[in-house]
Amino acid sequence: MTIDNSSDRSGHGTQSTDAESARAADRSVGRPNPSRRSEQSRRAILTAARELVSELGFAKLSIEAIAARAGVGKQTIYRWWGSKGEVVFEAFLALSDPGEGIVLPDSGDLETDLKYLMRETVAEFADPAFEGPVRALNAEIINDPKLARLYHEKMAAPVDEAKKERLRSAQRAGQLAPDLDLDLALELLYAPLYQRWLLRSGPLTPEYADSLVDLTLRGLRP
Amino acid sequence: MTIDNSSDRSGHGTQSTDAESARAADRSVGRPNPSRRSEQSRRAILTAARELVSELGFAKLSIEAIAARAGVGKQTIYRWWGSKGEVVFEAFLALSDPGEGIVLPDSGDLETDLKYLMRETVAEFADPAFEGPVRALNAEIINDPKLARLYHEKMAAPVDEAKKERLRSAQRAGQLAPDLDLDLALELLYAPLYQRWLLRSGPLTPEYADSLVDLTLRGLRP
Amino acid sequence: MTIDNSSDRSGHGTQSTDAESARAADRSVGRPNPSRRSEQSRRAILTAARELVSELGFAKLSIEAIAARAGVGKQTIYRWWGSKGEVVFEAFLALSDPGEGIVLPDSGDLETDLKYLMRETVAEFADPAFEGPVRALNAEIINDPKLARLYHEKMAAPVDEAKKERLRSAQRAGQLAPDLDLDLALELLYAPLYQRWLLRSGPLTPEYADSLVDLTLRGLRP
Amino acid sequence: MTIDNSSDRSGHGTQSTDAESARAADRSVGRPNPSRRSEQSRRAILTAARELVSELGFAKLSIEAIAARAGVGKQTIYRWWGSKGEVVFEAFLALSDPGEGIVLPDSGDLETDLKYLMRETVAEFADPAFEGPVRALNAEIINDPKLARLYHEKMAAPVDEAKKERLRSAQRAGQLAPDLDLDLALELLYAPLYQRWLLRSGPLTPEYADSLVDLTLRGLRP
DNA sequence: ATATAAACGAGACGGTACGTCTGGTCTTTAG
DNA sequence: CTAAAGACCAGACGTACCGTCTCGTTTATAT
Repeated sequence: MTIDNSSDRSGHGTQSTDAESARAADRSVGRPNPSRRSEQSRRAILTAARELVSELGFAKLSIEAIAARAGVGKQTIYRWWGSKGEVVFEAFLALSDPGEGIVLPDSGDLETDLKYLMRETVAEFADPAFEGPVRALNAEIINDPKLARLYHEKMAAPVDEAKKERLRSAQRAGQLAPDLDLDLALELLYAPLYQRWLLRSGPLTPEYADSLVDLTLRGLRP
Repeated sequence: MTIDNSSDRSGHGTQSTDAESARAADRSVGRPNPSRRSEQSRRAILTAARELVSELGFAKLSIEAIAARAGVGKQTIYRWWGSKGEVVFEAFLALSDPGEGIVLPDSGDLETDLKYLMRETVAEFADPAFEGPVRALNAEIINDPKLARLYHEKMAAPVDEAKKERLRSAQRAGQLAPDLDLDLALELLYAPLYQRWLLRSGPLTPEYADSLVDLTLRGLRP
Repeated sequence: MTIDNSSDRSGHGTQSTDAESARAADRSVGRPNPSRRSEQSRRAILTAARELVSELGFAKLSIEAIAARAGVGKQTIYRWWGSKGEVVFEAFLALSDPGEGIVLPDSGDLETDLKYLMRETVAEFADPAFEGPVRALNAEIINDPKLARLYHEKMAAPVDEAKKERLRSAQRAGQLAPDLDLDLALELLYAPLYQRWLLRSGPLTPEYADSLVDLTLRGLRP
Repeated sequence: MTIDNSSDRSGHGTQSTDAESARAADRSVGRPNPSRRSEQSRRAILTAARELVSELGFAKLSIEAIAARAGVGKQTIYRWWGSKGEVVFEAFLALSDPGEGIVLPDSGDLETDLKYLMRETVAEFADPAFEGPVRALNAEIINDPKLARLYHEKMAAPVDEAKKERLRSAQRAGQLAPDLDLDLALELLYAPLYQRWLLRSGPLTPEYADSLVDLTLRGLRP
């Protein structure tokens, strides 16, 4: 429910204003009235959540600690969010909000661009500031289908769409089979990389990224 | 430490007998003497752990519940295992112990065999009895490098080796490039499948398995 | 601290109001705020303690059992009391609260009245319902100076004062030496009796009580 | 039972030899054979018990700690003693064993001698090395009639007998009533003192001891 | 001298309770 | 009527000991 509120806030998939949806929620009994919600507390909670998940990791993070750091009563968190996961997710979401559209480099040569992208991803995975929160989020996703859906809709989808746009451009340039399933193609490229990092199933080097692109493109070309 | 004991039990990497290693451990101070360990309690604990992780999930599983279900004092768990994770991991390990070698079907046609294997994997992922524990284990692996290493060594390695053996056979039959990196090939085949299941990033159907094999093999052939 | 609260409640030795002292305690850090205390829980705990100490005896009584019987979290006990002894003591205190003043019989003849009182005490000591808790309390007092002080202040003092009042009356009637140390006189009379019972150093009969009074009064008369 | 063994050892109240009683015990099934008992272990246990009760107090003393300190298996303690209390009591007993008879000073003047004795007792009570163990023992006696009996028989009786002997001497000298109940007289003298110390019911000074003697003797003289 | 049976040290076992900690709910007070 | 503060019920945590029960290993008769 809370996360629905947050989605209203970002305005995806609905034309209703904040004020309207607040009034709508008001009609359903037993729920707090969002129009009365303290924006200051909300921001303090999300900031505290972000900081703490970096300092302690997701597992050792407690609602109690978030409330204390944010200078907020525990009930204020429980009132608006359903779980630790939801709070942290919304905190990440606010942080990673890309503003508007993502555009990937397009040099005209797909192989060059992909190798660049994949090497960049490898570098990103090696960043310790990225490591903790993203691992935490993924661990939660594994056990929480609701969170998984949210993640794919709000965080993964925009990035994936940008990547697919680049692939479509390659299709138009005759560098990819015209009937290629782009979702599948993306998975072929990224899943091995992601899995190596997430499950630590092997070393993650720029050379590995290159091999992956080479081998995959052999299957994807017309 | 306990898990090392269990590896002694399965005889990996050492020629020493149980009796010998028991006496050796005896010399190191402050550690319980494995030779006195109750095999009955050990089994009851692992069974209880396996059952409970299925019923409750890893997060809601408590040492206290394992002890109660196993009819065992809590101290008996703390004596031999260092954490909830270790107990559950060993429980899985005992469960999935393949006895001896794993041999995969070899019809002579790689594509046929791979599609069969991948469809079987898809079916396995749909089994609710498999779902809970494996998700739990993977969630732990994400945040625990030690556990990740153990998982790859004890559980994944034997299976992967069997799969690579099948790929080697295909190489000999001229169905795969002779200089192919088999680890990479395995990742190309399995990572997309595994990721769809683990992170719920898309539907998992037999047809999907087929497409995956088709597309991948295009890149792997000589 | 709790027991200090209870003293506030009974109004001994302080003119400050409950509200005042609550606010004062509020200022000292790390301590629970007594004004928020649940009176219902407090009563349930004391009742459970009283029942259980009768059923099991003090030694076999556990905080855990009190909490369970009272339908209360263990922390609620640890928050307000420092030990099993304090809880049980306050339970006794609430029970034995004499409301107002104690008045002892005054027939005009000290010897008669004392023999009556001492025989009554002997009878009380023989009551099994009295035995258990009072032995438990005394055993604790032996090892806990704080509890000893509390006992003398809250439980013994009022009774002793009533007894001394009777002795003063006898002094006025010329039946006791006018310069007699009344505390000492009380000890002479009661300590032998109490010791026989508490340490089981001899049989406790009405005749013994009489002899005690006879012999003691020989020393106390003018 | 164990304590009976120890009484056999000291030869109180029985004519049977050690060898005889050993053989007698042998006949009864399920009991350990005292003739095989390790004197070295027994001594180590009693010494450890004595040390630990001083260091930790009786309440915090554990059988496990005694066994560890004595370098002895726990079962060896449980084999020969029935409870922590019995072990500690026997440890005290061995310590306080007066060898043979106790003789108190006899100057010819009872008042002088009593005041000296009582002042000495007051001083003894103030000794911290005496305090801990004796409080512990008394606390146990309160709740354990068997231990109480043992205490009076083995530890208190010899001392009391010596005191009564001094009182008899005073009777012969015409300083006490000839028909005086000596047990009662002792209680009159000592119970108030003991109670002040044990239950901390008042300050314990040499002057208090004097007043006690003065007042009591007024009642005991012919 | 040797067998044999008991006591021994060691310590694992099923348990109970400890005192602490956190989670999510309920209550009180202030604004 | 929201929000902060925090007490509340609940129950898991990891530890300490309980008293019982094997294990091998002395040790001390009783052959």
